[in-house]
Amino acid sequence: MASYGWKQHKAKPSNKRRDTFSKRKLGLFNKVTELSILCNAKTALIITSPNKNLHACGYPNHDTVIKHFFDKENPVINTEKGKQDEYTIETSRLQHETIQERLKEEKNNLQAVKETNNSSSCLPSWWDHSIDDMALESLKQFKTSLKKLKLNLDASLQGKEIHMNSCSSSTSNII
Amino acid sequence: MASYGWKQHKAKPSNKRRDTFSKRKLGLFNKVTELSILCNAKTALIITSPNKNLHACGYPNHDTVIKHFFDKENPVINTEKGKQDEYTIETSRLQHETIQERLKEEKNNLQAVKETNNSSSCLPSWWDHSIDDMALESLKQFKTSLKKLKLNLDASLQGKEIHMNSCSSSTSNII
DNA sequence: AACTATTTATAAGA
DNA sequence: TTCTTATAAATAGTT
Repeated sequence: MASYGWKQHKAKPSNKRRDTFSKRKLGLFNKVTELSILCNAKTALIITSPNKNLHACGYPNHDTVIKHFFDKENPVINTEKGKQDEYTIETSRLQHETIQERLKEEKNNLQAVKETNNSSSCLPSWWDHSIDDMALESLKQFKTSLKKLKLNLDASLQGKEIHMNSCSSSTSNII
Repeated sequence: MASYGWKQHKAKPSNKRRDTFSKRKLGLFNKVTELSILCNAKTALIITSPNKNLHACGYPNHDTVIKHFFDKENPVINTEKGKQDEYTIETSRLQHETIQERLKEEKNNLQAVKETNNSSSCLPSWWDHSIDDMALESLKQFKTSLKKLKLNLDASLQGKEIHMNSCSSSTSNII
């Protein structure tokens, strides 16, 4: 009972390839979802891992997209579900665009203030600069924290043999 | 004939979203292929663009992977084609690892030479340094140029309505 | 799992 | 469309 092989001594073979697989799979799932939201595209990604497990994700719904791939006369948009999905995607995309625009505005403000300070070297007004920096930074942090929240939620679903990143999930908001 | 609308004046509405779609689709296809080769995984990615066109890529073969998704009792590896694919993937992965290792060696050499030069400040031997830099740089450029070749080949296939990035294609070598 | 150094992807502009 | 470049994001290596 005490010498049945390496499995009793190393539970994890510390497989670099397996780590890479997990990290990249998560990254791909996120990128695929982003493409859907940003560009209003339907996507499905299937991955069979080295140990023969199946992983799938799709937006708005991987099954619908895969079936459509085999039945090209029946576009996803024509179903009732398809129309709901359209709406959900559009909403997410608008949210994203709104935040992008605010970020851009903040950057422009910051730039303008800096240039003003440079040209009229009287009244350095370091506090203006500082406040604008903070506004931009806090907005970025807001964006980053939302992204991390999404990543964490995605990660918590990884345990399932087949991971489905469907439209209705709260993990589907990029930002 | 001269005033049928904007289409005659602007052939391209300069759609930012469409540009983003193309760029990201290409990026995703490459990342999916990389995951397959690096981690010995089977993949399939389906994308329906906003204008309802189908795009698909997979490694070693998107159709096989998708069918396997529906018929989980018939793993791709058990077919003759599956075994060929196994071999192709393993070969690509080994090629990649070989080049990665050479790059690492070159970096270590360069680092060692730099440290030696720092500790014994006599005999600066700037030419040694220079030669090692060049070796590392040329290796990196080799890698980069191979990657660009792949990207170019992929891009030249984009015109097809359904883009299939299959195993037998010469565009499937990452590096 | 979290962190950082580095590489890679990509948005914007030409 | 392709190329360039500045910036943002992904990830390999490490703890």
